[in-house]
Amino acid sequence: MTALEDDFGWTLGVVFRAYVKATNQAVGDLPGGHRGYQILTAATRDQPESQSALCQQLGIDRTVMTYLLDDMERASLVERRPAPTDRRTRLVVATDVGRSRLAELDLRLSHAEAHVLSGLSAGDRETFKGLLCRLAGHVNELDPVPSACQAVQDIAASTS
Amino acid sequence: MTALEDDFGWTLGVVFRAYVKATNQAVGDLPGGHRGYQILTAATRDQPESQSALCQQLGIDRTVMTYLLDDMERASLVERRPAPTDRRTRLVVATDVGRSRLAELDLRLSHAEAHVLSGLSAGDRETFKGLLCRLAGHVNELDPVPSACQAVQDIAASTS
DNA sequence: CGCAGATGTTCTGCTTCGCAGACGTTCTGT
DNA sequence: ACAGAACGTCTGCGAAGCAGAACATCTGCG
Repeated sequence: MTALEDDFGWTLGVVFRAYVKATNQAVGDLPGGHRGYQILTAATRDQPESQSALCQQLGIDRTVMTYLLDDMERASLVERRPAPTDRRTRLVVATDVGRSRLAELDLRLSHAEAHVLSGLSAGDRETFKGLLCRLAGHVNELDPVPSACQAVQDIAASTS
Repeated sequence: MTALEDDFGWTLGVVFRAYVKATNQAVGDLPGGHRGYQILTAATRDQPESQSALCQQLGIDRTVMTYLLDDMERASLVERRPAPTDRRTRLVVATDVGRSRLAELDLRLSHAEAHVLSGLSAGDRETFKGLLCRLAGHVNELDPVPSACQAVQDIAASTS
C-alpha cells in the first residue's frame, strides 16, 4: 500500500473512480449517469456543433452516443434536430425540461464534487482545479483528434 | 467548448483518459494493459495480502482480477501461491521475469506520465501530484470498503 | 452538370469489463 | 462439531469500446 501511494496513475484512478461513483449516485436516475450530466451540460451551454464533436469532447464512442441520446431524447431532456447548414449532422439541444433538470443537478453535483475534494483545504481545492483545467486544456490540444494525419503517423511509426 | 472547460468532472475525465491511453500504449503487449502494470507494481513492492485486497486497491472487480492474473501467470510475470496463514487466500508475488519487466516498464511509464503532464511547469507538476496524492489518500479512507457495516449504514440511510 | 470520394449517423458483431449470484474450499466463533 | 463468514472461481447479464458496413448527405474535380 506504500508504493502505489506515489504512483501517478494509481492516484489519478482512485480520484477518478471516486468522482464517477459520487456523481452517478448524485444524478439518480438520469439516463446515462454521470455522462448524461455532461451531455446535458454541453447541450445547454456549449451548443455542440455535431454529435461526433460531442463524442470527442466527452470521450464517448459514437455508437454509444447514439443510444445515450436515444435514452435522453426519450426522457425529453434533449432533442436531435438536423443542422440547417449540413443535413447529415444532428444538433443536440437541451429542452426546457433538460435545462431545468440541469439547474437542479448542478447543485447536487457541486456537493458530489465537494465530497471528493473534501480532503483538501479550500485554497488547495482551487489550486488543484486550476491545475487540472490547464492540464485538460493542454492535453486536449495535444491530442486533438485521432485524425487522418495522426493515423498516418501512427502507422509510419509502427512499421518503422 | 467553454462551459465544460471549467467542469471538474470533465477535466478529470480528460486527464484520466489521456493517462490511460498513453500508458496502455507505453506498456505494449503487457497482459492487462495499464492495469497489468499496476498489478505488477503492487505484487513487487506492496506484497498484497490477498487477491481481493489487490482488487480493492486497484478498483478492479474480483471476477476480472481472476482472468487478469491468469493472463499474467501465463506470461510468467506473477505467481499465485497459497498464503501460509490462510489457505483460502492466494498471495500474488512477482517472478524474477516480472520484476525485471517492471524495471523496464517504469522508465517507459515515466515518459508517459511526463507526456500527460507536459502542460505544466516542473513546479506545478509536483504541486499537482502532491495534491493528487493527498486526495487519493483521503478518498481511500473515506470509502475504505463497501463492507458490511457500510452496507448496513447505506440501507439505513436509504430507508430513512 | 455528374460523379467519385469524404463525412455524419446508425446498425451489427466482437470483445472487455463491472456487477450479481452461486458454488466449493477454508477459516472462525460458539 | 457445526453454523456462518470469507476467499477465489465460474456463469450470466448488461454497459460500453472498437471495427466495419450501410445509408444519407456534402464537397471537389473534371
